Amino acid sequence: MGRGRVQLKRIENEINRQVTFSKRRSGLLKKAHEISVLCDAEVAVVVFSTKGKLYEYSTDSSMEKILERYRQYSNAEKALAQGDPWPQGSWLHEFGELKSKVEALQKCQRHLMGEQLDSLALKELQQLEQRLESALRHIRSRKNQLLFDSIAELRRKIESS
Amino acid sequence: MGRGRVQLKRIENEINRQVTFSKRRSGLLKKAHEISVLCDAEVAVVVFSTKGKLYEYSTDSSMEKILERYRQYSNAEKALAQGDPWPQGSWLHEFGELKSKVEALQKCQRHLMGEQLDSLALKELQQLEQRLESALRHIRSRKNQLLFDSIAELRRKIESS
DNA sequence: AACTATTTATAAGA
DNA sequence: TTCTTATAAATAGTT
Repeated sequence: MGRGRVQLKRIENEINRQVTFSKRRSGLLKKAHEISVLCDAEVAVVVFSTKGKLYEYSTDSSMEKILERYRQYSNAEKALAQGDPWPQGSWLHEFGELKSKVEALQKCQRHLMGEQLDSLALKELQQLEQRLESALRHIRSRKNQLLFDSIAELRRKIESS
Repeated sequence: MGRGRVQLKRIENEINRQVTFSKRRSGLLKKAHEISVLCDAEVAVVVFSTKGKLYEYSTDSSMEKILERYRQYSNAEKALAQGDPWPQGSWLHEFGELKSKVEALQKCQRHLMGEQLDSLALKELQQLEQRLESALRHIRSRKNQLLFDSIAELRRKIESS
């Protein structure tokens, strides 16, 4: 739908990605509205941008109702057992949990980057090393695949020109 | 998008409506997938047909995660709108920032562990590889030091016995 | 934010 | 339902 074909993979250029996001987002929400009206269906769409901004559409603006229906439908078994996802008065608690989550993640990440190793025991270092070796293998494998892909694509372009 | 223009109102003929529903449903889910991949966004789509049948799409099949994220957002907005007893404007902002921070960290961490590499470009993979190589060097160096230390300590114990 | 050349989606027909 | 095809819509790249 445009001047060039588009491959189904992340758009690398950030500006382009953002522009495309904006265009396609409105397209998606429009289509959601259309099928909802034309076909008398209940539709809910939720989109979070990379940066975490929320966009949504819901038939008759009753997002909560639709999500509730979804929850009942999709896991009727589990739904009952679940407590309130957001106990009213405990924002502070939630906030605190998030903060410690961030800290734990940051610590783990530093280790993965080979920093702050003093606090680790030999055994932990060993595990870390193995994890990184495994990660490197995956990364190199993926890199190779990309390289092969781009070579193949170049070949196609050359042959078709 | 077809042989005739279409008015945005419920299709009265039931057969037509069902056919259109089927076509547009797959179109909608496809577009949801596309924007999700192309623009690196989190997308959830829920559709109930008139008859109550459920169709859905969600980025990485993590519908629950996305809906939970949505609930948190909308709850926060509601609470804020009700003038909840809390440092008003800044709280929502901080909470949102923390949330996206967690997500960013988790994403980065997955990359460091060699997971979900599909969204990375060649250049990014290259950088990642170098980071991990550097991390591995640090870790091995630290490991060696620990090993030498413990050997030295063992020697001391033996000699003093 | 507008403009188009193209690609996609899809309404109608088979 | 599925396929085909003419046409409407969406949108990628450009200005």
